[in-house]
Amino acid sequence: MCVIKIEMTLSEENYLKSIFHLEKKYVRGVSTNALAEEMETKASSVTDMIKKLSEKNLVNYKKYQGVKLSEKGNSIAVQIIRKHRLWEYFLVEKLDFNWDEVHDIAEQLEHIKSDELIAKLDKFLEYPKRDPHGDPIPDAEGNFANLEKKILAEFDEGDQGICVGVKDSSAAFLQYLDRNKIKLGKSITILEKEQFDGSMILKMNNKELTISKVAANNIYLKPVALD
Amino acid sequence: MCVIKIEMTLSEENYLKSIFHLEKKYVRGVSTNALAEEMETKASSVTDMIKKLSEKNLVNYKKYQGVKLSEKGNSIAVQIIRKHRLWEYFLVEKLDFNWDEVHDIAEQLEHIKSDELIAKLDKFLEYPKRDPHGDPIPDAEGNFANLEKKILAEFDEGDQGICVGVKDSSAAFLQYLDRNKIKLGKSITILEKEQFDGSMILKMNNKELTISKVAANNIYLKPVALD
DNA sequence: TATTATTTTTAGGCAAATCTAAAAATTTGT
DNA sequence: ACAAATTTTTAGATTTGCCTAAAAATAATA
Repeated sequence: MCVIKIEMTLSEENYLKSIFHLEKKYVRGVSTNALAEEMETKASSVTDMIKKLSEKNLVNYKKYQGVKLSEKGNSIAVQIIRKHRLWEYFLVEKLDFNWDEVHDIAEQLEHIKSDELIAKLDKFLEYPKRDPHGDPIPDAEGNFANLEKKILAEFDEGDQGICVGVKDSSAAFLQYLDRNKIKLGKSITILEKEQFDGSMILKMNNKELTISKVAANNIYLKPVALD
Repeated sequence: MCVIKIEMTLSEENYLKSIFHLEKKYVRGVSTNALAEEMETKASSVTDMIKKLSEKNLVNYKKYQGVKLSEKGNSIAVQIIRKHRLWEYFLVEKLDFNWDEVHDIAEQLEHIKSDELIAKLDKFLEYPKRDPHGDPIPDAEGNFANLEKKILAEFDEGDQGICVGVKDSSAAFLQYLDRNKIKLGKSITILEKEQFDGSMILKMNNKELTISKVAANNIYLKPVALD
């Protein structure tokens, strides 16, 4: 357990975070262009930063081969994500923000430097396991709780589940969910699946609701075993 | 009421805040050197920054004459101080920090950009009027509550007051106060004032306590009218 | 008041993070 | 496989905030 603190600039932290997220999609290495798009900057700037992160041993990099996070880089990225999600939870649960309003503010708060602060915030919030969008909040050691969840579109007629998260966190989608009263924790039963366009008729709050395949592809349910 | 938002860098915000505080002491204009010392930087750097702030009309500046905040600069500085003190209150009251531990973290949090965040934080904290050190928290319009307070050393024998603040917020002094159980809100009666060295014997919590003149010069009491 | 001493400003540079333009490496298509 | 297209890197500038060293202005003092 080395607890060597590394001086990180805001920009370096944001790069690590972006690489972390892109690694899910680009398992064999994140390309310069993909990272440039994510960071809304130019490929040449990315190359510069990657070299810097590589010198600090936070990423593994070989020219023209893309980047991967090193173990150290990964654990820093996870801590930033932990901070981001804890702050999101705080903003929604304590300050009464809507779930579509918190991202930009959490984006700033995640860079506040104080381990003590995060430990105390976590305690104050009573160690939440998921952020307001249902994404898991890693613990202080960087472990993500393994939260069972499946995309709503993959459920079959008659299945039942609890809404535990969303895949798309855009304000537009979150507001669509609000209008249809779809919230985390809600129990949902699949009544019908339309072959033609993949839309689904659900039962929720004892009412019927039809949603498109696009929407169903962006909602996570935890399956409920029906015996 | 113009609500023109000005892009401010972290450094610019810190300069405005420092000028605000130094203006209390240097009423006829804050000198370059005084500001350099406060900002822990060099006079030449201060000159550079002052020129920049002056171009933005946030300070009034004439070469070799020191700076004063403009109206706009003042109101920005006050908003930063509002944020700083609200966050300090949050850290102590909600996250259970000690009052000597919060300054550095609040120093970071005060730069988070979101009016909505501060409005909601203020509400969540139930509109506190003072920070943990007894300093007034300006409201959203920038008005400081006029809190009556006098330096403990200026009280006379027989006087009584409520501890409402400290002048020195250093960790060393705050920890000294903790050791002697002196907290905001405590009722204090002056039993004796020693002519020789200015030390005072106080009654607090129904116990007697002797403090030095140095300490008494850094504690604020709100006088209690004794009829 | 003339001469020091101090303060403040200017001039020129540096590091971080970005950019544009051009060169080099890799990938694709026929 | 080899030319064309794409991706990635290099080279050279720019901006922000800071620095040192030296010059200019102001203040202090004999």
